[in-house]
Amino acid sequence: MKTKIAQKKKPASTKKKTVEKKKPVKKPAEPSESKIQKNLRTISLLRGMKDITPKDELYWRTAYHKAEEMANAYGFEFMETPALEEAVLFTRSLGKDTDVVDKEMYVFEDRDGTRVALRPEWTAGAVRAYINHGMQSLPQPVKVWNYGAIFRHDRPQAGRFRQFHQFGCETIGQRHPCLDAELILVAYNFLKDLGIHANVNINSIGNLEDRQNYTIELVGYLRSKRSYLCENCKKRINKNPLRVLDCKEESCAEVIQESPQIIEWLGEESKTYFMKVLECLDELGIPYILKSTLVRGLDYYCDTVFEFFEDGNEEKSQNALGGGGRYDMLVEQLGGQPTPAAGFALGLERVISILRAKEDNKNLLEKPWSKVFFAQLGDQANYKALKLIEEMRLQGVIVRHNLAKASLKGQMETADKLGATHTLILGQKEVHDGTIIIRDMDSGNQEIVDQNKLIAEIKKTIKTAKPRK
RNA sequence: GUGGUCAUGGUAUAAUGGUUAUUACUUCGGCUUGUGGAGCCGAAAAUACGGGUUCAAUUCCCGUUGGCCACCCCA
Repeated sequence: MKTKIAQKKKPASTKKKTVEKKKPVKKPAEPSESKIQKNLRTISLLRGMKDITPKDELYWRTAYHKAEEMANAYGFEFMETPALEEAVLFTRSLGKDTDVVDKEMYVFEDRDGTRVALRPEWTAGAVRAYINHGMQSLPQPVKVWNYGAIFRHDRPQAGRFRQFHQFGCETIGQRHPCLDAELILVAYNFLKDLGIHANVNINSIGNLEDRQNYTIELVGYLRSKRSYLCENCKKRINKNPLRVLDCKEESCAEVIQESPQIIEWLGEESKTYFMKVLECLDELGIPYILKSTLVRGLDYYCDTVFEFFEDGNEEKSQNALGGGGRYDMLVEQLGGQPTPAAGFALGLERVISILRAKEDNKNLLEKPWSKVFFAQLGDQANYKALKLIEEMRLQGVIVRHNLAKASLKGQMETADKLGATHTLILGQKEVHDGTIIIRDMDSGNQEIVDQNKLIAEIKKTIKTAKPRK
């Protein structure tokens, strides 16, 4: 505080100002010198980034667990591709004019001058790996799942981050309605298992030719209604007309209602294919909503496209839990043999935010340790405790403890705060006698047992223990 | 990328153009001898950053950064 006054007297010289102008714009202002000297300058989270703290750990672990379980149940194998890839991988697969590539992708030159990008989605990397590792000579289809961080430099908002997590599955190598349905099934069941009832929106956008023909028709139609459209959509007519269909403006909505439907422009093959996909879903009993305006933001999709929403929350923004579709042209586009494929991805942050809002979290995993606390008193007991805790661990009993704390009182408090049902107490006397005290935290009853019988005894109490609080 | 809104200890809050910036929770230590849930005492811990106005700024003004929200886009 006092040093500030001294600093203020310095007027900023004009020379300094010109130097400052050349600096990159986005640098946070440096704190005053006194703070740096006192080591007070804190490093904060980068914009749009989030820590996953122990507080939320259970949600994340549960989600991961379910993802793994579900993917494995349908024969998907885990595959993780790097977070960093050559930038062209994404520009070539997602499409240059898509927002994801155009405005949101983290692209930079690394130290070798290579144009690299942080993955803005999983699919392109999976396809790249499929080609690189010659997976076309594996039994087809190759089914892989992935889970991890995805990066998009968008403006952060509710349910939107720059680093977020996606769980996805890819089925590469074959084209069959059942495969599309299976992907939807995996995602649907993953959500269902977490207690989330999802709505499935589905559509078909046909093959490239169908889409081109349809687009010509659509552009013609939109031009005729141009004056009714919002400013944004007027621009979109030329740049990305399919996206007009997604516009939520009221005036646009009316125009969209009357617009030609893409389904009617599908070729025979695409049409029957789509029908079969729907039949599969009917067969599986998955409810779906045919949504003729669903197009998706990435260029590589063809035929089946779908999105997942939480039931009843479709109108909110940032509400899509995930989506996917077929991408039959992508493998070839990335230099592989012509190979059909399909996949989906779900945004974990959005899934978890629903989970967190839920009252009944019976689906949540539990902490890996028991509700038993180990307290020790005195130097000898301190060392002995270390050993006993380790022995218990080897027998599958994990106890909480704080060996750095000397006072028994303090340790009891900790045990209480951690919600321990039982506390083991080892003092000087017990070390000599080869015994240990088991204290019931609710009743306060204590039992002295032989250390040799401790593990058997504690296993028994854990089984019968009732949760506290 | 556009717009709105906000910024005080780890969390949640109070206050003021002028001494040591309030309170609660949390954390840590203690309230004599080896025992938690109550109480009491104590400690650590904050005005985002930069500039301006002023004798004086945490307070007023501007900028930056960041959070939140909406648009956009999507997961």
